Amino acid sequence: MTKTANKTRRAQPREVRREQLIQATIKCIARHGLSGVTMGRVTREAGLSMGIANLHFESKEKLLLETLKLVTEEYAAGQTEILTSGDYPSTAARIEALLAFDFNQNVADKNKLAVWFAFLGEAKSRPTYQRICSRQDSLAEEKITALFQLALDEAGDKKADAGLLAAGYIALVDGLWLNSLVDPRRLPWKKALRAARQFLASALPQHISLPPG
Amino acid sequence: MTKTANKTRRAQPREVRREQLIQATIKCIARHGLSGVTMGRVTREAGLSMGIANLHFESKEKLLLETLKLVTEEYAAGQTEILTSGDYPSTAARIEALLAFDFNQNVADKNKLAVWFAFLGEAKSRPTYQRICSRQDSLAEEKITALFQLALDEAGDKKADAGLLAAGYIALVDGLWLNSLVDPRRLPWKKALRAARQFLASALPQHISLPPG
DNA sequence: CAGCGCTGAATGAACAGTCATTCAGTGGTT
DNA sequence: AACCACTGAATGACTGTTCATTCAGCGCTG
Repeated sequence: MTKTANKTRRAQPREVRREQLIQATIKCIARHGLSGVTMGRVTREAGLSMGIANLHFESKEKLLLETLKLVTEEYAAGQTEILTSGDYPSTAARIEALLAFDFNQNVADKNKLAVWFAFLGEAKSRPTYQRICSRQDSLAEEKITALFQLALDEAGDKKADAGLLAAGYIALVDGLWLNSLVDPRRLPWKKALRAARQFLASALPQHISLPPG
Repeated sequence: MTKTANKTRRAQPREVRREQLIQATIKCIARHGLSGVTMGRVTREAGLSMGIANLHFESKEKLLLETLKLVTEEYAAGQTEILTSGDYPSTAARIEALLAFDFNQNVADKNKLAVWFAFLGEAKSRPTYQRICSRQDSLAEEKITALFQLALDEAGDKKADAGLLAAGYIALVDGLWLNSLVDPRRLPWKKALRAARQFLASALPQHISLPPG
């Protein structure tokens, strides 16, 4: 009969709780680093009790894996959309869309990038992380290679190698994200985008031009 | 074999022990990830007793910081040598040297890269790591910008921006290292080098040519 | 044999995971 | 509509474990 008023405890469907906990995990990783994530911090961030994370995910490890998976798949889905959609009028437009996507603040959200790089830092020694990170990357690389090959063909460029260009673009985006994340003052977001654009402009001058727009 | 085996434990000067422990730490980070590093593992790897790491470094945190510092400074020293030495006959030769340096297996040793990225993954939430990683990077970026500016001037290129080119090159190298480390099968070392060369060849065609050599 | 570099068992703090208990919500009964 | 019985989601004190750090003593070495 006592009023437990201020904290109404309400049952929620499994999926709602899981989502809540994953979002809290993303914030915790961004704020404290992967090694600073504890079950206590995650559940406090979510405004729930200690035990609940183990109720909905079996263990801390599984919660972390689900978090990585969510971030990875979200990115891959958006990228695949651009690379396979039939809606682009030209190769140039598709490449522009890819660039805009990679430097869209909603996609490349600071917290999610922090999650991504936190896991990559540990990936070398954790095959499970490695697998999740690599899985869709291979597929993406193939598609980007095909896209750049098309552009090179259209331009009549017989010297440049599309595979190297794709590997370079992917690595460049990773590197720009990373540098921008670690020290945003040295590499502001806008400068990162312009650096990527200049890369594409010098490799594919007939498709991408220097001044944005 | 004596009682404590053929590895006779002998008193060593402070610097020798510190170096030994840092090398062991590098191996442990590469093998187990930053979160998998324990004092027990480090000292076992070094063939010494548990307490010794706290004797020569005050704490685990300080041992890790010294390790990061060593790796960072080693790289910065080599790079600075190339960027400031008077020994290069041409701008092109200096750029070639920079490229060769960045993809020299001894410099970009797998274990040291693993250390570098392990710390970067945590850097966003640890100002101390961030400072160490960024410190010399700013200086390097300035020097690389100057080098590329010189090359652009020599080529009469008035469109490309040397600052963006430098930021791009630095990010590209980071990204290629990272991708190659996480999944060497998808991005073998040689392919990474060729991707970097193609980047420079397309931005500075008069200085760097496509076929290696 | 004195002093110093080193050892490793001991200590306590932090943490993941468990589980007995609580209670909001639901459906059945009158 | 009011009451009650029941369910299982949610809680948080508790447990066992892992790990950094300490320190009393050991054995080289000069």
